[in-house]
Amino acid sequence: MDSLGDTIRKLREDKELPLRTVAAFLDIDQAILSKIERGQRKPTREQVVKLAEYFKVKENDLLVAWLSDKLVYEVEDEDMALKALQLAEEKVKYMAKNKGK
Amino acid sequence: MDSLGDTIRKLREDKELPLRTVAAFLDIDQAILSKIERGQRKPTREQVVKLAEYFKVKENDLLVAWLSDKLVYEVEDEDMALKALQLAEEKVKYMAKNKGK
DNA sequence: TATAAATTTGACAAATTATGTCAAAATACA
DNA sequence: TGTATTTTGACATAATTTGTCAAATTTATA
Repeated sequence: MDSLGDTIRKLREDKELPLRTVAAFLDIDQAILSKIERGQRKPTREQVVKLAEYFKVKENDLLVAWLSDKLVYEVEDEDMALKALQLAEEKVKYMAKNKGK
Repeated sequence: MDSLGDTIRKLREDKELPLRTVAAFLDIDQAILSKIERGQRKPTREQVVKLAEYFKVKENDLLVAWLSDKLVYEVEDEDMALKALQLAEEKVKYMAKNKGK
């Protein structure tokens, strides 16, 4: 089960690119990209979009991984994590069904 | 499908208490409690715990509602909301299974 | 080994978001 | 009406996020 950071690192290493290069494209210091890849920092939505473009992967796949990482971060060290996620799921489904109302 | 705000408002109105009173117990301005009840502000974890104590309801029930509200807030206006929630769920389950490793 | 490239670390700064106060406006109702 | 309650919005403060920078560490290779 890869985190988004793992995925990004693999994409970068497959192309044998240094942090410096990809970080320059994202317009951030390489230190941040290093931390992102190792899960010490969360990328912004914009950075994820840019990464998808850069590595030519589906934007949505990366965004789903990014969002789910944020959710996990939000519930971690809460023992009711699962219940909260499931309830949130119900709420989202409910809202989708009654969208706009 | 009640939000946490709805629940709190009902609890307060059942006891016919003004915002002022409950807000004083929480040690915040009544304006904030008003916004919390109507979903314009998110309460802090500590406030939720205090509310559970104040209204004599299960702390965990309120916390699950609070956490799930935060999750919904996090994914709202993302069309991959459901997918992200489901993936997050898998990750949490995976982490629980391999906890500590 | 040595030295150059790449990565990681941690202290700090800047920007953003969260949380709160306050007073005035709006609403409910005796 | 007048009084209590609630809501609104401008603003201040606190906390968190996002970033830079330089030094330390690790990795690769001449």
